[in-house]
Amino acid sequence: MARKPNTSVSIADVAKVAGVSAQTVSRVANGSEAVRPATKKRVLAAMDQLGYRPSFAARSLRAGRYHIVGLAMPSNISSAGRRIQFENIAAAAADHQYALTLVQINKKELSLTEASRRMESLPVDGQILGLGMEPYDFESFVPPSSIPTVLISQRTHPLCATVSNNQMGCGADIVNYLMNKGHREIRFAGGRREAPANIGRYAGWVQAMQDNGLPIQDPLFGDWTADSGYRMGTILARDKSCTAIFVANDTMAVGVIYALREAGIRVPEDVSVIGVDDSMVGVIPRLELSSYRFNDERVGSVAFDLATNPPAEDLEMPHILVPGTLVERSTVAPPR
Amino acid sequence: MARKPNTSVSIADVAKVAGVSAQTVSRVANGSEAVRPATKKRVLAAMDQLGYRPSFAARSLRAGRYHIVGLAMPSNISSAGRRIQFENIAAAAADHQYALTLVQINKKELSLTEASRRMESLPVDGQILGLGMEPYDFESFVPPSSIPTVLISQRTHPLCATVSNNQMGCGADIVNYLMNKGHREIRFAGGRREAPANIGRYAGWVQAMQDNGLPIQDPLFGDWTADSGYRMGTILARDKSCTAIFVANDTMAVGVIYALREAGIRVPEDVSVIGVDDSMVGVIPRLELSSYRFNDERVGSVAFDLATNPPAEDLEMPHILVPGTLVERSTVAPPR
DNA sequence: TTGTAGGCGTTATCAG
DNA sequence: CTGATAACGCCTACAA
Repeated sequence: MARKPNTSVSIADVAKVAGVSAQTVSRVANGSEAVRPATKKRVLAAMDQLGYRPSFAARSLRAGRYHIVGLAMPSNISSAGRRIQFENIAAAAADHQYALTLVQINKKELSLTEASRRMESLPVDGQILGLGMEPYDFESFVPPSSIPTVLISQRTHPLCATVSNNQMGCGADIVNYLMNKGHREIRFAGGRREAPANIGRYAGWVQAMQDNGLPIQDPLFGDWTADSGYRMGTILARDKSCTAIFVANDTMAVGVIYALREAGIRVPEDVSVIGVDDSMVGVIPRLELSSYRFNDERVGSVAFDLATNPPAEDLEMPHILVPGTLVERSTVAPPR
Repeated sequence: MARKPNTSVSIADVAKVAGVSAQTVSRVANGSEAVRPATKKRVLAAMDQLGYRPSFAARSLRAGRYHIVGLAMPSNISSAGRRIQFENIAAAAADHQYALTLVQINKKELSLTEASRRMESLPVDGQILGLGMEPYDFESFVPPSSIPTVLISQRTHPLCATVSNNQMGCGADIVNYLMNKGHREIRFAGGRREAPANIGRYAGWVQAMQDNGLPIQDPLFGDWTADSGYRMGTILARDKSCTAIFVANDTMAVGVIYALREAGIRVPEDVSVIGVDDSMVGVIPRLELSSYRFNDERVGSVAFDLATNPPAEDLEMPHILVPGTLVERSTVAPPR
């Protein structure tokens, strides 16, 4: 029922009613000092009467800026890690009086180029591309010169700033933590093999185990769900030398713990378990799962800053990995 | 480091390089037929060379429309229900080639008026206000005449279209379902007392129990967490006549089940349990929780439609309650 | 097939 | 303190 596009009242309409020039209305609209109180009052009255609202389009046209950042994300925003990141980017934007425009990427074939193209037609001053699974054109992507571009990625990119949680650091931190507790036989129960988050955490585990001269047993991999954790748990339950298990997320960690307990293995008395994401708080009664919490707030604010305040073009592109923190709870203890 | 606002290349720049008029460039940019191939080629080359991107501001200024809808939500977007709704609104927008601009409302005092005011300064053709806890100015809110406004609310509003999941229907559906299984002693274990979702589900329970002449025992209330569910479960475990429990969300339902089982009460053999939200899939190993799933996709698409395609002003404001569906799993069985 | 004029709503600038 | 003018980038309407 196409109603008329914009019956919007312009500054000129207000000016006419108030009996002043358009410029004066503009001054009032922008809170200029240089308007006589009486005039100001008349203008405000006219605005009110007409229901004046400044045109975003006209203002941006003049200003050349929008005060909006764009965010591209895959359609399944609510998946564990991503939704929090999303929320924190939104918060960072709000803190700076920016709005956030979301572009959902539905296609199976995630492409930075395509996401960026969609963004180019929108009113954004900068863009943040957070396309989880590494897009196939990651290497070859050339950001538009007119929009500062930030990628949420663990990998560096020659032409774009990049930010990410430090997944490798997470893996290493967890190993070191368990080692300091006295563990040596630390197993890795991962998520989806090809997921970047999984790859990073796994790499951190391998690295730290090697650095510390600890024995590296074959890792297991699941699909991030509790059931897959349970399956891995039944296997690990038969591993008699294992004293600690590093599970790549909390959901799977719960599954692992169920399986261990069913096999008569106590947690943490017999085997320690630690997860990642700190996502189970309040979800399972009286489960005090040790975990690793990422600093998504920081990732969000860094991404926002880089998108709105890009580094000089000739400099090296920043690559920022944000560390998280270990949350000690009761599923980890020294080995028997 | 305020770089120059917009070093953006305009249609005129392209025109100069291509040796044509601005109008011709415009034609090419909009895929007009009436351009000689050779000319078109030259223009495209010039565009490419200069990195031309059409100005959103200028286009909207002319068109009087933005192809963007605004969404206001409280900052804790990730809370169970809300994030899914958010996701589905975003999806509906994407389906229609609209972008979605998010405005986060941080304040404790949620106000429709304030949310709307922030929206007025943004490039949106319509707005969806989804401020969970009923805002204090719900009754008195007057939407701006220039922006079609949709509220996500179970209540009707005199001046705005409203959409929501049918919480009361949910409550009634669950009672009827359990009753058809043969249950009469159906208890209600709710969430936060004052939460609209809780109030709706509770009201549906009361209504359906009354309509069917079933005995209404005192309801219990928690805070949506598993631990609060557990506490309610310990109380319900002592209720010998109870044969079925309607828990207002899945997280609490898990807590209830834990408590029952610890008290030696089997689920579903002794007592049936059903939750709401269908949010525990894949989270707890081998838990097959019966639940009620809302149709957030529909809520999202209806909200979007109403925001972009508002009803004529003189008509009654639409109030749409979207029903969900029961998901039968293994925590419900006929009573002993 | 291509070009010219005008205006969308705003604000910077300069004149009064 | 207030007003006139011009320009931001684009597109509709009309003219060539």
